[in-house]
Amino acid sequence: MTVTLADVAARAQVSPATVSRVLNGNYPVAASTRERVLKAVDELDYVLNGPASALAAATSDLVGILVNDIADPFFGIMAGAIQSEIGGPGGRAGGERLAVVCNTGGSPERELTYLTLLQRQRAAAVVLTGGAVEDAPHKAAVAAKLRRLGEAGTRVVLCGRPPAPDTGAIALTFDNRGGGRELTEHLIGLGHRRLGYIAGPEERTTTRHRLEGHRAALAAHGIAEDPRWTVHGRYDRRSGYEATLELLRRDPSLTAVVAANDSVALGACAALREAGLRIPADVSVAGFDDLPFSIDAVPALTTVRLPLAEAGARAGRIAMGREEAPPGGIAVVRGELMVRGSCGRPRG
Amino acid sequence: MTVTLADVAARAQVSPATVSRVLNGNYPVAASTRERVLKAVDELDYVLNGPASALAAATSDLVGILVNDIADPFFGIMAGAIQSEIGGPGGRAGGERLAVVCNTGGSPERELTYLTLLQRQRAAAVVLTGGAVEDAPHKAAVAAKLRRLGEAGTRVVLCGRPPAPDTGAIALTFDNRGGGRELTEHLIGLGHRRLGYIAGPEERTTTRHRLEGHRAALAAHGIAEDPRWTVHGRYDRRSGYEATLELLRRDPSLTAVVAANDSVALGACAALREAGLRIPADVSVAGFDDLPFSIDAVPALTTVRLPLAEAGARAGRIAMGREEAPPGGIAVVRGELMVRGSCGRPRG
DNA sequence: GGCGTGATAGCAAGCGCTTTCTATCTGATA
DNA sequence: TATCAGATAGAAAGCGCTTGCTATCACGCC
Repeated sequence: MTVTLADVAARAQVSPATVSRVLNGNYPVAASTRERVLKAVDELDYVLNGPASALAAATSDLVGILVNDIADPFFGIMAGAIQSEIGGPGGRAGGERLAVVCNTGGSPERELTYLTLLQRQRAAAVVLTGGAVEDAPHKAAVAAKLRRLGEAGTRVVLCGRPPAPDTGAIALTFDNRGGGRELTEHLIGLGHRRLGYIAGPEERTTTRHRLEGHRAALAAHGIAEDPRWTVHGRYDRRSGYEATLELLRRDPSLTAVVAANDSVALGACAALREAGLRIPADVSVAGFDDLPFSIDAVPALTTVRLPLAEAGARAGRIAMGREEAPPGGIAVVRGELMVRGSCGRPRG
Repeated sequence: MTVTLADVAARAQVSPATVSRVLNGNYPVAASTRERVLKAVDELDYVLNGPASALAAATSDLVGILVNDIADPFFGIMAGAIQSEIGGPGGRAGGERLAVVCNTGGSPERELTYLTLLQRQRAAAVVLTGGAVEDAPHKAAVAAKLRRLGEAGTRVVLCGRPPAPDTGAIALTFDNRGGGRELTEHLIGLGHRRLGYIAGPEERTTTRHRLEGHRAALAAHGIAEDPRWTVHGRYDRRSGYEATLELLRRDPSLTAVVAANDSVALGACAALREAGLRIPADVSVAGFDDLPFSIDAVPALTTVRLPLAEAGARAGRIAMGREEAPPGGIAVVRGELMVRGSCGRPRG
């Protein structure tokens, strides 16, 4: 069968305890002994039994990263940054940790199940990324779960998600509201007064905050809102395409379209182009996030850059206890308006 | 402390064995007893101890997915598809499994370390995605690892990676060579004779195969190759941008640029545009993969579509033992040429 | 010269669960 | 009514590792 600690011990002529100590390096072992053990490990090609080790030591080297959509670079970039700081193999962290990313697909149930699974594995830390679902019961369930995880010694960090009060979780929150406001103010500054808005899925914090920012900007400039100007959709290109068609149908006189994120904005561009409208001469388009491809749109997308990699890295360090938590356990990460070619003065 | 099986047993007035059986559902338990147990579980908010369970049962519900770059949608899409089939929470699979994706960053050492970590966790299955590094010692080391994993009962599936002979691993390989050839033949068919090629990193199977396909097409049409026409880079946009500048410097008379993938192609478009060249009037550009954003490039990218989601889903099912392995343990997944606006007849 | 001391190594008791084997009980059969 | 099969439940032996405590040994000191 598989090689066990005892086999190694026998081969090295020491006790299992000694082998364990050599492997963990947390107890003095004579150099000569250590060498003998290491040699035996090597010869037998021994690999520690993770579950057994975790059981005995009551700790695990698993770190979970929850994302809404792993195929979306928004999450991929954050997850990559988090993982690189978690150490994982090759990271600068001493203890090797298995950083694993779990794809919830945006489903509350999956999120909860993954949390349970991670709790079951006695994960060392958990990082939840991206917006949360706002359904009250679900919110409460997640909060309860996070609290339990924290109590069990799992470090919980939220990255790009609003704080979860009374759970002990550290939060690095994106200023979606501020970013949304700044973006729309930019458009208003250019002279736009009839702005369509393609929002993300309802009942999501990110969706709501960006939309609130947009509306705050409108209100601040005395622009009355027309309910026809807002359409909800998913966070993908296709949704942007369809929503734009819908907006155009509802009010062909719109001079700008603000999208929930860059992918949606790309879809919007495609729809506008097909409708024979020029960007930005006829209609301006704005995105959000500044994902890598946004600069390659033609014209390049005006958007709000979110420092995804930086925030992820920081979240990773906090999860590893290598960086202090922000005061109050909450930090707001601001976006930066990237003015590019897709927005211009309105026609006429 | 934390609630254990024994606590639940005490509360439900049954033996620990019975609780275990209720939880695993693999042994008859009277309905009334089961209910009592479930009630106790609920009341105590009990969560199984994963490591202990894995140790005792000598199995784990962990499935590892290795990717080269989690921030790249190429991998994100595959990983998402794999994960959705693995079941994870909400999947159609019965037993809940924790599908975890591990980001190797393309580093051979990390790949190896992650494999060891997964071996340590006694993973139920491992899926390796994307191209492999061709360095001989590393290749051998990975092969040895895969063999051991297989011997230990871990199912090993390669998705979008060449077969690993004598390891027992199932391989779903992308026909990068064929795709590369088809793409270049399309360009040749349009009349191009001076084609620049932006290859991926050296020593990678994907890079080599795509390049080989390209060269095969040239050779088949009697086009002599100029070494100046090939530049190596990374698989990202920036690399495409820089490589294109380099190509232009080396030979301004090129009429087409074939890129290692879509991101690189986007970078190439940006560089060409900045150089005042029109696409495709002055220079045609082709990508590879057909990632979602490719259709939004202007003009839309001519590229080779790889069925990433389908392949990933299949790999996931095979890893779960829910689909039979292809005959011989190897299946070739073909790409499909997507002809769009970025390629046209050469000028003049 | 007996002994405190520091440095190593081993013993053995779990960690919390699974599972084999055995015990018990019920109802049906002869 | 004695017996037996079938259905449940429990006892207990690990799974492979970690770690508190004890044992040993070599010195050097009073």
